[in-house]
Amino acid sequence: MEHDPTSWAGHATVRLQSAGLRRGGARDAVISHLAAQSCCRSAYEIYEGIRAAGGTVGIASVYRVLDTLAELELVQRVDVGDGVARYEPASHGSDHHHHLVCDDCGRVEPFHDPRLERALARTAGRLGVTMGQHEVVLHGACAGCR
Amino acid sequence: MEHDPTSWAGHATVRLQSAGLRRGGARDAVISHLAAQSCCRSAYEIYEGIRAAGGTVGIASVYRVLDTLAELELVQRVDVGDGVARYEPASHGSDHHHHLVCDDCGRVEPFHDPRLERALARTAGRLGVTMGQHEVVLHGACAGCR
DNA sequence: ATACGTGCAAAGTATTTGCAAACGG
DNA sequence: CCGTTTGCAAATACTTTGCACGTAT
Repeated sequence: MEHDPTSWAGHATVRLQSAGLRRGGARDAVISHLAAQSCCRSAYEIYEGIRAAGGTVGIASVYRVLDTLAELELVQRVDVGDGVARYEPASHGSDHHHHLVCDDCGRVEPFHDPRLERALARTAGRLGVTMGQHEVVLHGACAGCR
Repeated sequence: MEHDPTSWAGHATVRLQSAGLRRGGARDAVISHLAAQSCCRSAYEIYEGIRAAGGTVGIASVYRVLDTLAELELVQRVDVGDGVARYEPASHGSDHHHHLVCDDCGRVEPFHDPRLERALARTAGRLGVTMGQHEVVLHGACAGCR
């Protein structure tokens, strides 16, 4: 999967390489861990996830890798308002989504809405900016808390 | 203006009172400072702004007031991705807006788009949630950096 | 071989909390 | 009066940085 450029992990690996960066254990571990998640994760969750799977990483390296990936727009940083930064693979295919946050329990759920996406693209056009990274966070009560 | 319920500051003051909370110097100062801003401000900016105007507040009180205001949805917390939480009066009238962030210089510019707002409302409807607080952040290069 | 990547520990920021004094209703 | 609010200082949470060593190219 690391060499399949249609997967996000493969795409990211190739992109990093072509940016003149070297590979390393922490980087590979973070990429493959993120690739396996269904939604955004905090640096600490990634760190713990990798350790739980038997890997060895330092939390500092997780932050450094995320920073590098964010600079190349390979990950999207997500802020849901609780002071913890989360990250997820930047859309590379059809799994682009946004977030619904429950104000009671703090649960974060992803949602996908092509119509909203088109509306955002039109908004960017009206503002005269190229549509780049973007983030929509809706707050409300989740199914469990209602 | 504190007693004009059509202004945000007046609305907030009344709302706090009806929630059984008392007034205090820090609270009034934060509210009137926020009411005078055109876009979101960090806790520290609010703290400095009040001090610069001759007021006396502790940064802790600024955080506590913002927390209280956020709980009553009187302010909207804005996260633009730089690790600093910003706050602005929650829409109470037609000044509702979202944010465009320049990835080069970090400048945050507000924008208003009724069509995007309607699209968000329709999205919330499709998801089966009531449209509450929400936030849209678009990243790109601002006029100065392009 | 040589610079980049990594892990650990220490340092930085942003934000929260404990507490005694000031204050509102 | 009594409980809330406040300011200060100390504590915490999250993230970044310094440094010596490992490792990819």
